[in-house]
Amino acid sequence: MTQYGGITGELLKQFIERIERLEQEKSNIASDIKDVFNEAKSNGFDTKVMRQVLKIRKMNSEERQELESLLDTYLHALGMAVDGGDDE
Amino acid sequence: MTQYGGITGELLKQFIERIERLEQEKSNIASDIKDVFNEAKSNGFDTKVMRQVLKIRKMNSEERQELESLLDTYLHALGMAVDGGDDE
Amino acid sequence: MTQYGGITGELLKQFIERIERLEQEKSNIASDIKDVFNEAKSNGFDTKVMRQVLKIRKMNSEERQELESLLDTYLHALGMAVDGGDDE
Amino acid sequence: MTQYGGITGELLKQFIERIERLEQEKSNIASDIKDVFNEAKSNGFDTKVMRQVLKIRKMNSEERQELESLLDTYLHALGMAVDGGDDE
DNA sequence: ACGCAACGCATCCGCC
DNA sequence: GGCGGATGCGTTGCGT
Repeated sequence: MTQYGGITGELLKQFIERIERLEQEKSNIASDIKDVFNEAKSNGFDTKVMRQVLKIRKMNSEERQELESLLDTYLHALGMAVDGGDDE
Repeated sequence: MTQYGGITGELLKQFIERIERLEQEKSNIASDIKDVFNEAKSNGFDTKVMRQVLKIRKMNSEERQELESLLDTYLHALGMAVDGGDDE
Repeated sequence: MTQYGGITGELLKQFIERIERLEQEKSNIASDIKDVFNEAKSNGFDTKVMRQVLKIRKMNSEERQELESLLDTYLHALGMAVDGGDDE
Repeated sequence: MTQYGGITGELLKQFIERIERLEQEKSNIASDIKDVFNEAKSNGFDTKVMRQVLKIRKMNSEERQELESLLDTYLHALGMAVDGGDDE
């Protein structure tokens, strides 16, 4: 008889807690970002403009990622795929 | 007058890059969370249930926070009325 | 091909106007809520406390909903899984 | 000693419940709006475009309202305020 | 003027 | 693979 509330429950609990831990970290970082914006504001910068700048830079980087992704597709198609392509 | 393109520009650049770094970290964590869900799914767990469980647990903790905050508000209100307490 | 400016345009117009009407009603109600807060304030109540109370009450009811939903999910899952072993 | 939990508590309760009732209505209307959008979508309309249309119409109406508001200010300043100024 | 909360928008995930 | 629903983000308006 498989014991629900036993190993299975324990495993589920571990998954739940891992996720909660990660979400906590994510939340902390979001808070850090907010702090940086406030610090920038204290230095006279307009956060709205900053967000625009970030958005533009991100779009550029996304375009680059599209290219990289396309390249990746080609490499796969050619049987030349590299693993560990996620550098940094 | 602050020189645009000088110290100010340098400072802005630093803020922008700090934020981008943090956003990258946040994104990585989001990815980790996704991985854990997939891992759980591989172990036969229903992600829908997991999400609901997480939501409920989160709501519980948020409610505690909110209750503490309410208590705090009460205390402040009473603090004003009691004596010449340390209002800010 | 449907004629723009004909029936289609008429239909669209009706949808738009229905939505505008509803948004107007929504706006009116928001205004009513504001009035009630002001009335309460006139009677010496602290709106901040009131907002917190409302929030907590809302969270309670949402949590009930969420728990019911979770139970529902469980029942579905069990309905699918119930063969011989109702251990647990 | 003023009786907390007496008339005051009763009054507060009434305010809270009135607000909750209104918020419920507001929520219902929001739901209705959603329904209309879905209905429009079923008829082949693009909801995103519809939102644009609504925004533009709203902006126009807001400009008109600015004028009306300004007029209202003038009338008040002149001691000529009219009630029921919401025509159309 | 500032922070906070509601709104609308975009993205993503699960379902069909 | 499209669609509807849910979550997170950014913006705006409100209250303080």
